[in-house]
Amino acid sequence: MLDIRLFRDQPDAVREGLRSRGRDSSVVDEVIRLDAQRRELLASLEQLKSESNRVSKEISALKKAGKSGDDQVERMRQVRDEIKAGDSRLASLSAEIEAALLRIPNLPDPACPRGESEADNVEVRRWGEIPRFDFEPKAHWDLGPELGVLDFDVASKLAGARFALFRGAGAAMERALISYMIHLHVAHHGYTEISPPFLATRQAMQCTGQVPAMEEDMFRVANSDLFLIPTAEVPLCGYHANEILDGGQLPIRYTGYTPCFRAEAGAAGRDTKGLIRRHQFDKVEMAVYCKPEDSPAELQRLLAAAEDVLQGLGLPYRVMELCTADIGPNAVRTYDPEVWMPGMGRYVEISSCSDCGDYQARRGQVRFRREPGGRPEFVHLLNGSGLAVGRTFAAILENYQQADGSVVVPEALRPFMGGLDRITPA
RNA sequence: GGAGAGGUGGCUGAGUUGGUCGAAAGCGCUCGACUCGAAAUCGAGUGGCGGGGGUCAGACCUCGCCCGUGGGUUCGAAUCCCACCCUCUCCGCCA
Repeated sequence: MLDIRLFRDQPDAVREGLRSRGRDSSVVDEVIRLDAQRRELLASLEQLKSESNRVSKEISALKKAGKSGDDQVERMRQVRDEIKAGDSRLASLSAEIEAALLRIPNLPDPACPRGESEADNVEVRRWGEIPRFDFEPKAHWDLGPELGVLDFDVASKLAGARFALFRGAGAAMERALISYMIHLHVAHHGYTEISPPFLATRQAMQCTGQVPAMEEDMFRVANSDLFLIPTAEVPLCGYHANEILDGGQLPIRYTGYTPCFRAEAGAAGRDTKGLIRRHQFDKVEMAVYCKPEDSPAELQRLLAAAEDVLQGLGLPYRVMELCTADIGPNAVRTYDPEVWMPGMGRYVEISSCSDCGDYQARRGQVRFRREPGGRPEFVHLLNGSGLAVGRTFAAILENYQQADGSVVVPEALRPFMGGLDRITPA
C-alpha cells in the first residue's frame, strides 16, 4: 500500500498516479478526510491516556502512603470510559482507512509509459527467428493430444473445465522444464531455490496484494481459512514479512517452483482452449528484495533471467513494457516477455517482471537497516515469472513441431529428460 | 486428533500475593579511554510503531501504544480470566 504521508503531503501526485491508471481519484479526498479525523481523535485520546497514566501513579503513591485516593479512583472511572469509547471510534476509523489503502494501487514510475489501454504497451525488443514451416503449423491443443502428451478430456473428467493433464513424455517434459529453469536461475543468476507451502494465510495473501482486491479470483480451502496460492510470489515475497533485514544481506534473490491456482472469475470464454489459461498451472517464479536505489537495475536483471530461459530454449519472443493503464496494481514498472506461438499465430505473455517499489514491503512490513542501529527503511520488492511452465510447454510444441507431427526436444532440455531428443506420436 | 510445557527487547533470560516494569542481568552491537595496533579491561550508549512540536532535511523535545494475537476483569495487567494462533515433548494417525 501507499504511505499515508503521501496523501497528506503530495495528494496531487497520488491523484495523478491513479488517473494514469484510468482509476477514479476521488478516494484520495476520502482518505485525507478520514486521516484528518483520525489524527484529531488520536490527539485528544492521547491526552486522556496521559492523564490516566499520571493519576494512576498518584493512586499508587497514595495507597503506599496508606491514604485512600477515592477521589482519584472516581476520576479514573470516568476517564477509563471516555478512553474506551474513543478507542473504539479510533479503531473503526483506522480500519476504514486501512481498507481504503489496501485497495488503492501503487503509483506508476515516471518512466512507465503513459497509456490508455493494453494497446499502448511499448515493444522494447525482439529476439530469435520466427520459424518458417512448409506446412500449416498446428496449435498446441491439437498437437498435444495427437502426440498423446496432453489430455484435456481426462482433465475435465477429473476436475472440470480449465484443467490440463500431462502424459508420458509430456509429463516428463513439464518436469524437465521446471528443473531446467530453476537450474538456470540458481547456477547462473544467483538465486536461492525455495520450495514453499502451496497454501497461504489471508495475511500472506494480503502482503502481496491478492487480497482483498482480487479475492474473488482466488481459490479458498473450504474447511480452513487458507487460500491456494495463485503464484509463488505469495510465499517468496511473504518470506520476510515483519522482519527487519540487515542492509548487508541485500539483495536477496529467491526462485521457486509451485503450482498456481486461479479461479479465473473474470475470464469466462477467454482462452478456453489449450494451456494458456487454466485453473491450475505450474510456474517458476523469481523474487528479489533490494535497497530502494537498486530496484531499477534489479528489474533489468530479473528480466534478463527470464529472457535467458527463453533464449536457452531457443524460443522467439519480444519484450513489451506495459503502460500505466496495463501494469498490475502492485507495480511501478513492468516488462512482459511474450513468446511467439506459430500455431496460434501471435505472441503470448509468458512472463511478467515487475518492480513493486515499497508497496508490498509496506503491506508486509519488510524492512532493512543500512547500518546497525540505523532507522529501518522499507525494502523494494520485485517479482517475475521465469517462466510460466504450461505456456512454455505450449510454445515448445508449436515452435518445434515437424512435418511428420513429431516435436523436437530443445537441446537444453534433453539432459533433464534422460537424453530424449524427439517426441513422436505414440 | 489427545496429553503436557511454553511464547518477554538483535540473542540468552529474570520478572505471577496486579501498582513508578517498556521491563533486571548477561551476550551482541556502537562510541570513547587505555594500546604502536589488537585482545583483555574500564566508561557511556543501544528496541519498534504512531501523533504533535522542531528542522531545508536531520539531530532533538514531547506524548501515546507495543511483553504471541484479540477480548475481558480492575482506578491500574507482562503479571488474573476467556478465546484463538504458533513452537516444543510424548501418544495416536499417516505420505
